[in-house]
Amino acid sequence: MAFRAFYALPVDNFATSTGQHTNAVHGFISMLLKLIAEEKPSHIAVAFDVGSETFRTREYSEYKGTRDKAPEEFPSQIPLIKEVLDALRIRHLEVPDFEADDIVATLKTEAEDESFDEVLICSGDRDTLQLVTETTTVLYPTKGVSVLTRFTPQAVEDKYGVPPARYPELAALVGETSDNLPGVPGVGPKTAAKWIAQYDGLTNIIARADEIGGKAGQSFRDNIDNVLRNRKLNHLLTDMDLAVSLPDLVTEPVNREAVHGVFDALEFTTLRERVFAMLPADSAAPDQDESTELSFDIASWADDGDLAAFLQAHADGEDAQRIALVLDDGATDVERLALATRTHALVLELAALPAGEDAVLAAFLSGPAPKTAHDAKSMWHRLTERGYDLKSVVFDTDIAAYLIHPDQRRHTLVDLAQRYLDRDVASDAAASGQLAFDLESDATIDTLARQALAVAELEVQLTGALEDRGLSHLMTKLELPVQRILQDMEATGIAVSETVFNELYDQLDADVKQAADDAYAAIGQEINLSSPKQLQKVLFEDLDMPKTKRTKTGWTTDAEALSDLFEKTAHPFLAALLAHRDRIKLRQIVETLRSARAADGRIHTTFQQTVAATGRLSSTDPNLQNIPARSEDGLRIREAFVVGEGYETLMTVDYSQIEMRIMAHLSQDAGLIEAFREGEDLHNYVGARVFDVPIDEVTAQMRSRVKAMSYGLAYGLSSFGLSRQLGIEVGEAKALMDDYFDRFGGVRDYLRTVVEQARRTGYTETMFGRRRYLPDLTSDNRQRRDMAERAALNAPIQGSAADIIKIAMIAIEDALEREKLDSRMLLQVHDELVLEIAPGELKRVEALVREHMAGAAKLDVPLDVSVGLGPSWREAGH
DNA sequence: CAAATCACGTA
DNA sequence: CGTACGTGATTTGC
Repeated sequence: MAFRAFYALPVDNFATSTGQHTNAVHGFISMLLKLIAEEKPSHIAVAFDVGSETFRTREYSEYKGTRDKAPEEFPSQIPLIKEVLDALRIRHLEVPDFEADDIVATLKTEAEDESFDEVLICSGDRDTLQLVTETTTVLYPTKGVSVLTRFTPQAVEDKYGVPPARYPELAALVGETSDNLPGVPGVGPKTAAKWIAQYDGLTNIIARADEIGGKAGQSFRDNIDNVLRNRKLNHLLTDMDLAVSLPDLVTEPVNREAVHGVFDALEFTTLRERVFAMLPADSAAPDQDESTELSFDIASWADDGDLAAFLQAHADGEDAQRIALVLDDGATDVERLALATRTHALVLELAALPAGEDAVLAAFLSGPAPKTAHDAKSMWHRLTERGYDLKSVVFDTDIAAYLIHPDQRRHTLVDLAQRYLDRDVASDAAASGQLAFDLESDATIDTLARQALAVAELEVQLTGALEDRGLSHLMTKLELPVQRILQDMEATGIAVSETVFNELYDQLDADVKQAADDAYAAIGQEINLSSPKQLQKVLFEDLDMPKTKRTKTGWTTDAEALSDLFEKTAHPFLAALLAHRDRIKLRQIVETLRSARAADGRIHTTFQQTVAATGRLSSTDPNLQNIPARSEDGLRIREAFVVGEGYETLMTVDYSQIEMRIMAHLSQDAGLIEAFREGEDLHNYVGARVFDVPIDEVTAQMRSRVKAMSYGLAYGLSSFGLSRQLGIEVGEAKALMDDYFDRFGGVRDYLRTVVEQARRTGYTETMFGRRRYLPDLTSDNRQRRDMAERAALNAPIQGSAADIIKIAMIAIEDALEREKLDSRMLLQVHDELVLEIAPGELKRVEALVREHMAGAAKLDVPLDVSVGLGPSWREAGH
């Protein structure tokens, strides 16, 4: 049926944005849903073939031998169909060495033995017609997969002239070209049916073969072997030993979350709607009608005592519940806070809160009562502005959704409510009349209440989803504690020197103008040097320079290509352009940072905790994780980040080569582990092994080559990429890789295993169980697949490093608190922390930071930590 | 006016 | 034809 669906729908019209073809999936599932809607089965199963070898091919090696290989767009769709079936909670069966038809025949037989009223078989294989009885009907696709013909005993007889049980005899005589089973030449369905009727079956036909006259009779006698073989092969097994029995096949509610997941990946929208329209789902959210029955208390915020009463009813005593919190979007100047359990909501207008209520609220927010929020870090910041402190957040729906689907960069509350609760809590839902009831009060209040109710309910759903994936620990022990730390880091910020920024800016600004003038002079015209389009015209049309690497819209003008062109042409425009690029970039960075300086003289970045697919943090507004660190001028920018007033010094502490150490640990490669244990310079050590020379004879070139190699490995570098990076021939790069893997075979084996396992399970895992799903690993688009493979190589390594530094941050924060130190963390830059050290605390902080960084994870190699000190980030850096 | 493209900074 | 990010200027497309 899947194959039929493949040919019924145009393959080019069904593909995801990543290039995965989905026409067979769509056609198959569409057909299946229609079937379920019309037939309403009590039990259901789908059977698949496994591979091409079965007991039949061993019996007769040419069986199905003339079949063309399936088109390349087809095979990758089969696992996708199975994923959808899993989400729909429909069992699918496959047994090595047997065909799907045998499974179908066995189940049908069991069902009839159990006196089921009716059995329906949907199959595109005519061999199943032998299974038709008074209770069993075959639905055979006639036009694509949209029209199914019902083969009852009468219908079989009408069409083929034999009763269903005799159909295989007819097929044996006629043969089946698609299975490469020749029958009797000259005998078609009409003759075969006539003989079967006349002699009462194949056995008798064979016994009385001599009596059959004419050409056809002779042909039959010459081909009896074919017929016997055909009959043997087209007999379906009805007594297979299946792992499941009929009670396992009872129809079940669909797994709502899984359906969303798989249909998101497949980019199916109409089918998703059809599924939810027709099938019951497990986590059925109260629908709109039921919502009206919720005890939906919306307090009049002017009344004193409502909050206290609400908290007493829901947050106190033995059956205290989690309180979900939602703050309005801040678009207007009113700030409203909604509190909710799964059934009760209360909305407060903060500015209008009576003093008594305000005190109750403040005590509740900062008190021990457990709370749930969506993006609690933002909420904390906003509540802090209003003078409240938010504590005891024990669940965050944003973080939970991120742990479950780290690749989805967006998981807003509205998205989550739609996906997990099938509920629209968008702020315009009320206005657009989608809500079932309309309170007299403001629609915003209604929306906030609904959102808070949704958060409360999402916690239950997401807690289950986290548990299913073994992610609960990461939530409670890692991400939530890290969230609180980031909150403080963001609030603290890092001090910057306005003077340094101003001086830098003026210098760079002059440089920019000079470089621009030089560039204009070199080409005799003024163009926009920041416009790749205009640059292309000048370089490749006016100056007719050799073409560089292609981009989507033309030829690249990136720094590497421009340097290349400069070597070839020595044109002064290129030098001026490169200088201009460099200066303008730095000037822009300085300007961004200068304007990000807050009234307290510090820059307060925002750390994104739910964005990077590997588990890393990212930094925005401004990004303090990409401050220049290499060039001299870049480093001057770091001079502007300084120790704040009242503090003694900045401290940076970083892990050296943490990703390579994780690679050593995960791969268990003996050579690599030894390299780190020896404490030798890693790249010299590896170079000595790869080039087979004593360690003190490793040249600078050897060292830089193995260094590029080592790092490239963790990212899935190809020999092509390596050759380009090192400026050597592909063959030489290939040889280098081979030598490397000869010496460090454990690394090669590990990398292979990682990809293989990810392809099997659908996800990679860090040392601490953080997952990343990579559905593209089975894509039939090579570019997509290769990209997913490289991501699979990198994710466990980059992700484990991210986990480790998060663990270290928690331990450091704990220690600072425990020892009542005033020193504090300011920034995290993936493998580095920046701290501000309070007077007199240097020694103790350095000791505890070293201890907790190095001790964050127990690897089979040491975690090396280095510490730097200084009045600015530049001097504290390494 | 928003999205896409290009370029480039970090680990 | 290594991974993971964020920002800004220009261009494209509606």
